Amino acid sequence: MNKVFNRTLITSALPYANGPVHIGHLAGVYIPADIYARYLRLKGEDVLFIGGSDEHGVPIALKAKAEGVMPQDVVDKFHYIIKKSFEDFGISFDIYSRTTSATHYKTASDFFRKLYEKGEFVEKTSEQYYDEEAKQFLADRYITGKCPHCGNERAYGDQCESCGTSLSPLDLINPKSAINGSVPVLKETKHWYLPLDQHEPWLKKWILEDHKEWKTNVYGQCKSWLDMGLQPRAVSRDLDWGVPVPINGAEGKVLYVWFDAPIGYISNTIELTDEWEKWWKHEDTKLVHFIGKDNIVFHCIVFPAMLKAEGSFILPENVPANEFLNLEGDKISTSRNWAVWLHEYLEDFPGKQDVLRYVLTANAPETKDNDFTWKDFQARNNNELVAVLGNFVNRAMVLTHKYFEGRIPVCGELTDYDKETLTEFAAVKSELENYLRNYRFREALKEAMNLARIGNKYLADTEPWKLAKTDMIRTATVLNISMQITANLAIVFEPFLPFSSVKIKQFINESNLQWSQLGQIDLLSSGHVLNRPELLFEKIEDETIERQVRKLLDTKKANELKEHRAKPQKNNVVFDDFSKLDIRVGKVLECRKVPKADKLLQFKLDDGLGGRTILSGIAEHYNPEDLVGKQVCFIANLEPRKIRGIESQGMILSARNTDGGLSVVYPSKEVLPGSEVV
RNA sequence: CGCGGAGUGGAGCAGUUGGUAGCUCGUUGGGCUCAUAACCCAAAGGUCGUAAGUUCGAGUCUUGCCUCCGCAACCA
Repeated sequence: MNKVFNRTLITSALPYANGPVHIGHLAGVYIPADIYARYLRLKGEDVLFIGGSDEHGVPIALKAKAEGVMPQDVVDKFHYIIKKSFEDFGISFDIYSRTTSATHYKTASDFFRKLYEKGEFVEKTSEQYYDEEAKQFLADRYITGKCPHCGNERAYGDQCESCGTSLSPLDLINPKSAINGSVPVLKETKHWYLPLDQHEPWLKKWILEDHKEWKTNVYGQCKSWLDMGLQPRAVSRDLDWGVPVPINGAEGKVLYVWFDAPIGYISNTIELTDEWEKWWKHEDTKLVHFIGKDNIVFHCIVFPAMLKAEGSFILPENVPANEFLNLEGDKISTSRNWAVWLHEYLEDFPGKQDVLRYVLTANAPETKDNDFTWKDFQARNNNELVAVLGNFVNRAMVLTHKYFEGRIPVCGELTDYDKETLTEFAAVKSELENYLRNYRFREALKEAMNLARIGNKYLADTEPWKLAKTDMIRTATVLNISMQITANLAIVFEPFLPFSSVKIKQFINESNLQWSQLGQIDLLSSGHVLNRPELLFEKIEDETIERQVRKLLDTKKANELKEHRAKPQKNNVVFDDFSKLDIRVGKVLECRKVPKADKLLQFKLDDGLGGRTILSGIAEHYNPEDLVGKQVCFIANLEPRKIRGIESQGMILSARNTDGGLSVVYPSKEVLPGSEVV
């Protein structure tokens, strides 16, 4: 089915406003979206490119609390930092707004109310913890307690950060309110759910049959979810930071952030234009969501289900999700400060936005996770941008100034070789457009660079510096063509390297160039006066790169030290409680990995009592064979428990380092198996 | 047998509907000198993770296995 589209609505994932943006955001979402938007605009198509900050949710509410400020203060700070970073890098949003805007509150409320009135939600009542002092329910991270798995006293209601288990608040032992430390009580609360299971049939057809052209990572993940069967999803939360649920009897409840955020795309469009319905409700609009792989399910299944339930909206035509970008071999992490922040990059590399745009596009994680390294950054700058693109533009400009006083010379009769070059040029153009249409920006950029390569080859083959000694007419033709190629480069690089494109246009003194003119050789008429060129790109020295690598390692180290703080002491216990524990020394007889479990090691211990089996979650920190023969301490009288079908009769003691590493505790002298630890 | 992605010359990647493996960078040799020692040409370098199967013919289809990355599970 070949639909005809008359306009394109491009959205890019809303960054969460609890921190600045880094190269991963740019490479995965915003650069591809921007290239696409710029390309379509250059072609003269009707395009809107929508962005904004996602500003609700528990993590922001808690961050505010930790810093003693209001949630609004937190999002204000990061919204403007993020917004400025995008502006600085030339991400050409038609609007960059936020989910705390008045428009958004109204839009999201209306959206909810419409679904509510249509009966698209299912109501469910469940028991949740309630803080009687603060008079509010405790969602997710507002509740802490002892992790039932690892005993960490400060596990959150949704996850224990110590052992990584995801939890439900009801799992916590001795739950406490994160607001005031009081003991919460269970109380009934009502929530609304979007019954995704009821949407499954049409989703299956729509994705699995009608959108086989989606990227394999996107299609595959959707298929996986659909095959597993969809579950109803709560759309509301007991929280005070967010869009209030707009119906009676829902005091203290807000829209769950996943429901709230994608509506932000709509709100921001409404904020931008009164004609927003044309963009969201007309079948001849092509809706494209640019996102990272963490967002695939929301944009391909959940949000479409919301739109369908509402009834009057169109569905996305494509969701070109990218994988993740790593940094120097490690996962990018905001909390570990393992990132290249955009605002910091610009301080260190002022004016070099396009270099980063180039590197991130050329190395974009389109089909799998990729790695950003500073060495690669340097190599691509020096060997590709400087040597190929910058150099060609400079050669053509300098030669024209040298032989023709900076005026476009007259183009004489074309030789076969000239024609061949121009044919090749046209072929690259159609390849390039094909890639752009199919969201393959990495390949498209490569083709664009090939145009500059064709230029360099043309100069090398025609040798105008030699011709100038004998044949000025031919020289004029060669340089005319070289300058036409330069003008073409200004067009073709506009989506990828907008800042450099503007510079080239300044050099050639011609700003009115459209995509449709790409491939023409009469962009600059003879006699047209050129400006003096500057260098488009400059070499980046080893020293500069080394400084970045050092900076990265330093901040990492500094952060680890800063984060190293001994946890507060637990409450005192009486000796009697301690003596209830039976801690002993045992010798490891056997040790092996538990199949299909990443973290589990299975031990056979000589405990002096005939031996016992214990499982321990330290497989990521030890080779099994290294532990055989070692003496270890273990709790002997812990209630046995089955894990992965194997009964574990006790617990082996390990020290936990701040980096999460585990170190098994040994006795300092060898003792007999079964010796008590007192 | 939990789900998905990926395994192609030193590095990073293309390989569309199956027909004797390409690109960029790097390396080596040569050429040129207009250009930011940049550019151009040539060469070396791959049994396309592995085993089997379908086929006249498979990197490309089927199946088993191995490795890596996410997610899920696992952490007494």
